[in-house]
Amino acid sequence: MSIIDELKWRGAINQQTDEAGLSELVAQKAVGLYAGIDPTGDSMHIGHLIPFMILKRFQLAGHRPYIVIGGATGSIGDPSGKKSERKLQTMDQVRHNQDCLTAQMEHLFGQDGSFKIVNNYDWLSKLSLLDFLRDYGKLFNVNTMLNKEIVASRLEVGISYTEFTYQILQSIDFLHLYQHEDVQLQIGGADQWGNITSGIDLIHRQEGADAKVYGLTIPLLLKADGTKFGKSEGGNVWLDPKKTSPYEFYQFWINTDDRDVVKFLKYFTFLSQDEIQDLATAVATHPEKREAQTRLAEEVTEFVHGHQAVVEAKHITKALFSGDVAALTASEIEQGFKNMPSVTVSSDKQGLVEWLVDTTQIESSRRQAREDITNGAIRINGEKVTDTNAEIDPTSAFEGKFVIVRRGKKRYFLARVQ
RNA sequence: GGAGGGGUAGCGAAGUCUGGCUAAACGCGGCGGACUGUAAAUCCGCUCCUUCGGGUUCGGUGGUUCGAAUCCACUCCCCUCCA
Repeated sequence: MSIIDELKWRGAINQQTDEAGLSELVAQKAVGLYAGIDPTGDSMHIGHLIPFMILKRFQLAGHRPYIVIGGATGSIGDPSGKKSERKLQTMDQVRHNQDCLTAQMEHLFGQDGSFKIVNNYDWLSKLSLLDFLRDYGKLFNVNTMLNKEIVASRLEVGISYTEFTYQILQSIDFLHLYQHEDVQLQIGGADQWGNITSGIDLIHRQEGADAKVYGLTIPLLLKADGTKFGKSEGGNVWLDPKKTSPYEFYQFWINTDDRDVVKFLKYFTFLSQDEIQDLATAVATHPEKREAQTRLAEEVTEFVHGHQAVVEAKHITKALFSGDVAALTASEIEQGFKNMPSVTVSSDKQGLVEWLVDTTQIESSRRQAREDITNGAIRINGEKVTDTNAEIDPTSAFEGKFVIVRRGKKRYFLARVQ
């Protein structure tokens, strides 16, 4: 089965510039291919991961993937997918972000050296304005540029010359990689189609119409409920463990809707067709076991954060959802509660109601606190407390360092004892 | 400047004519609980504060009254129409 057929099976192909030509090419040689990312932030989130997972699949099939960090393009701003003009980032921000992204890419893909990570600042920054206009500008027809969907959709609200030029810069990337690295395929999200075809046109003008270059886009990933993929309650799901802890990351995948889980397995894991088929059957026959979600969470968390992170995430999950938090270690508490509300408290004993309202502000009023306690909604360090006159001793567990408060079924708070 | 309409709890919206039975209907949202698969749907409870005696609320201020979201005066803000 060819890599293209595999991508089709995974539902990962939206458009291709020349399906037959590309299929033939990948059958013949180790093809150079790339996908880019602009340093608009200091970490990727899981949405960014999609094209790079596909590069990885090409790599596993024996091809030669390149990742382009857009140190230059990121300083200009890609109008794709944007309804209005964006503020320019400072160059300091761009540099900081590109360094962070490069490190993250190396961590994820760079270990075996078969992935090349390059930065378009290295070649685009050397272009003078006159060279740019004479060597490249002449090859772009403004009418064609205006007809690109991204630009056309912006004509009403307006688009700056800077953002308008973006497609030229990205085209130069493709040309550069074609000339210097024998890269013949660019991959991107569905919104990159215009930029990709723009690059192909440039190569054809510069190198001749018989230059074998191709483009492939990935469908916009939507969840079954119609909402955008990749958001959790806390916002984006980041790959940076400082922004989204491995536990939270694991939880994101565990909570995948039944209707989405097979699709996500195809997109985000390297499991075989047979394995995914078995998991699909499992979802259909006994969905309550959530075998597919568990496997998905394990696979993706392991890929991004490593095996030890999976072990810890599962341990934290078990403790938090069984309510048996007493078994957690200090570092697991730090991780599991990273994005949960936390407060610092003194070690003084206090009436529970006052502690919940005044000291920790977990409850908004005494009335509410009493109601929750009476309803059995409050657990301190895993122990249900139903007596509104109870006292709390913050030093009674976890070596006197933490108090774990749970309100309701799954809302946790962490109090750090000073 | 003239003529109307409106400002009620997190939001929406009743209540105002016919003052007390109104801490204020109802819906949404939020929070608990049951059920469950850490799902969806559904059902139940709570949703101003409280030392549980009560206290403070209906744009603001003042007044009438035993009693005002409701009546009166002044005032601030918003919307529509006419200049």
